[in-house]
Amino acid sequence: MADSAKPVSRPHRESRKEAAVAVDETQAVQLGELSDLLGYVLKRAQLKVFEDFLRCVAPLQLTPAQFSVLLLLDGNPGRNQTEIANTLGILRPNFVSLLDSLESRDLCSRVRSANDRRSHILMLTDKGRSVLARAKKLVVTKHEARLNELLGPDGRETLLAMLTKIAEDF
Amino acid sequence: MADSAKPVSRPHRESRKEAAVAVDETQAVQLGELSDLLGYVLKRAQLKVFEDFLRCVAPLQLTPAQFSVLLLLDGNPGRNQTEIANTLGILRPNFVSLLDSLESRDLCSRVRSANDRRSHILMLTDKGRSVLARAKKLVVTKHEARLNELLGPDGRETLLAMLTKIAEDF
DNA sequence: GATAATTGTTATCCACTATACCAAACACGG
DNA sequence: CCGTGTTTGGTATAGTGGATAACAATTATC
Repeated sequence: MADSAKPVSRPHRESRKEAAVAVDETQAVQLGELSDLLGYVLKRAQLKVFEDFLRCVAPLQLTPAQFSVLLLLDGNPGRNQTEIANTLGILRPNFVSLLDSLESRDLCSRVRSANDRRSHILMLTDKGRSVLARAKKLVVTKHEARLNELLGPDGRETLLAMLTKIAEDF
Repeated sequence: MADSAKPVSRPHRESRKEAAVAVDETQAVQLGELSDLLGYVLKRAQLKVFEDFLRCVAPLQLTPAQFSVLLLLDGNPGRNQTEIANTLGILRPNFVSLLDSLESRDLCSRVRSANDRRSHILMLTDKGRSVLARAKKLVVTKHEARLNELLGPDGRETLLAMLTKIAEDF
């Protein structure tokens, strides 16, 4: 464990008779060892990044999940719902409404496969391709650019590599 | 990604229907630009880390959120619900049931403040301190140790620093 | 041809998040 | 004091994301 020299002196010694053990409420609550917990900082960072993504891509009304679907459809034509959903770690039942939403906005379409009439081949519509292109531009020029500014190009690359390692090998 | 040629190979046994745009289903779906999207990898990594945290701390039946509350109470005696909840980014209404759960397991207790009879001072019980100590040991020896093994001590420190920067300054 | 497996889908449940609102208690200016 | 406004914990509620069971249609398998 990282030996953090925190100003934690006496953990707990309260008197039986509550003698006005007033805590300085103007003082911020100390995160303590929490700031060394990778999972905690990881989640906090993830929330911030998603928040910024939503802001940057707000003009196109796309969530991170929707954007990732469009991106995947663009790069993998001819795949069905199960394949796309599995790739994104989305369960098939939950993928249905996501697709309904995209299809109702004419961003993608389900086409019954000729080979296997059970499955729906997913494809981007022209509008979907256009929206995806605009979204990509927003993500690159606003969202990722801001991250680059904060971490530096090499820092961002390092971070991406370590996170990928965790996501894949952990 | 300039691969417009179809890697058609190894025809399936059921190749009666000649599909014009047959996709090789044995081939994995390509993540493409998604693997360069920091937010995507960030969330994937976060899910993995939380998953492992749950596994490691399963004997004590503590979620990351519950653990963070116990840790915060230990380091910040005399604080009330609002202060703790705000620090963790939990909305007060949602913090109630979380505390109910911890209190019902006798891990912490709410004590009406003498100064301000509206607020509840939160404190760890002896059992809460004991469980927290055991949880910390599990987290350090199992969870964080595994991350250390994957990233190296310096890699973990670098990652933590970058994530903290995102969480704070982004 | 009977049986099993797969695909998309519905329904449902659970966890987490977010907002509106309330009573009790406090703060503060008259 | 008093009245007004704010804070605190709490309830109710709605929305979202994730998980499982089940089902009809279709395909695979033997």
